[in-house]
Amino acid sequence: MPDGAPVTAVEETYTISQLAEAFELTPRTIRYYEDEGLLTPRREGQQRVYTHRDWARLKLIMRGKRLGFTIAGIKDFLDLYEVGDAQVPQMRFLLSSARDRIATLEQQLRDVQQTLVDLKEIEGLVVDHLARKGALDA
Amino acid sequence: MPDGAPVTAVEETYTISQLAEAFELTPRTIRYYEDEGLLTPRREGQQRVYTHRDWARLKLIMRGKRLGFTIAGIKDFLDLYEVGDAQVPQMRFLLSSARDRIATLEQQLRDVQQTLVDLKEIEGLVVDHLARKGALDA
DNA sequence: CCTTACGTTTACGTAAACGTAAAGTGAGAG
DNA sequence: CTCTCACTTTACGTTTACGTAAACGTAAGG
Repeated sequence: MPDGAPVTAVEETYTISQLAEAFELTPRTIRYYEDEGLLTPRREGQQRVYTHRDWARLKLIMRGKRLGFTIAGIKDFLDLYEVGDAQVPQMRFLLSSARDRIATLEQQLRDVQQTLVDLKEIEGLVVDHLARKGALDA
Repeated sequence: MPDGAPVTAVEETYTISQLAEAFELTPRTIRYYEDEGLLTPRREGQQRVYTHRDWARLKLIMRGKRLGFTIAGIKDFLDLYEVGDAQVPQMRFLLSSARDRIATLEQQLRDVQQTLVDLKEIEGLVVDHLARKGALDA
C-alpha cells in the first residue's frame, strides 16, 4: 500500500439541493437546521458539503418531526447519539435525558395504540353503516 | 314517576377554570379551542357551561396534542367521532379520513418503536460506560 | 462576454398556538 | 352599596419553523 494512501475510500458527498430533494425539504429548511445546530456541514469555498453522516442525521431529524418534536428537542435528541467522549457528569446528564425521553415516548406509544383502537372502531362502524345502506362499492 | 321528571339525573357541569385546572391548561387556551371549533359549550348568561361531553373531548384533544397533531388536525379527528347521522357521501369521506389517519398513525407507531430501540441502546451504552468507571451509584 | 444554474447571506414576512394586558359584566359577601 | 372574584371580550404580543424576496458569488456552456 503506497505511503499515505487513505484507508477509507473517497467519501461520498452531497450538495444542499441533493439533500433537499432526497428528503423533500427546501434548501432553506436545511440551512435553518444548520442555524439551529442540527447540522454542521464543512465548507468548500463558500458552498456547503454534506456527508453520509449528515444524511443519517437528517433521517433522524425527519423521524423526530413525524413524532412531533420541536427542532430544539430534536437537537437534544441528536446530541444523545454523540456519546463517544463524554465525561462522567455529562454522561449522567445524557442518561437522565435519554430516560426522560424514553418515558415520554412510551406515553406516546400508548397514545398511538389507543388512538388506533378508536379509529379502527370508527372505521368498523362506518363500514357497517355503509353496508346496511348497500353502499359499500368502491 | 311524576309527570315531566327527567330520566337522566341533573348532568354535572364545569366552569372554564375547573376544566383548566383539571387538564393543566389556562382558560385562555380553552377559549381558543372554542374559537377553533373544538369545543362548543352552552352559555348560561354570558358564562360558559361545560358538560362531561366537553370533558371527554378535551381528553381527546390532549391526546392529539401529545401525538403532535395541529389544532385543525385534532378538530378533523374529533369530527370523526360524530358519525351518528351522516349521509352516505359524508360517510365515505369520513371513512377515507379515518383510514388516512390510521396510516399516519401506523407510521408513527413504527417511528416511536424504532426510536425507543435506539434510545434504549444508548441508555445501555451509557450505563455500561459509567459502570466501567465505577460511577454507577445514584 | 453573457447567460444560466446553483449556491450564498441578509432580512423581512407568515401561520399556528397560545400569552398577556385592558376593560367590562354579574353574582354573592359584608 | 361596594367590594371582590370569577368570568367575559377585544386586541395586540410572542415563539417556532420555516417562506420569500433581494442582492451577490462562481463555475459551466454557448
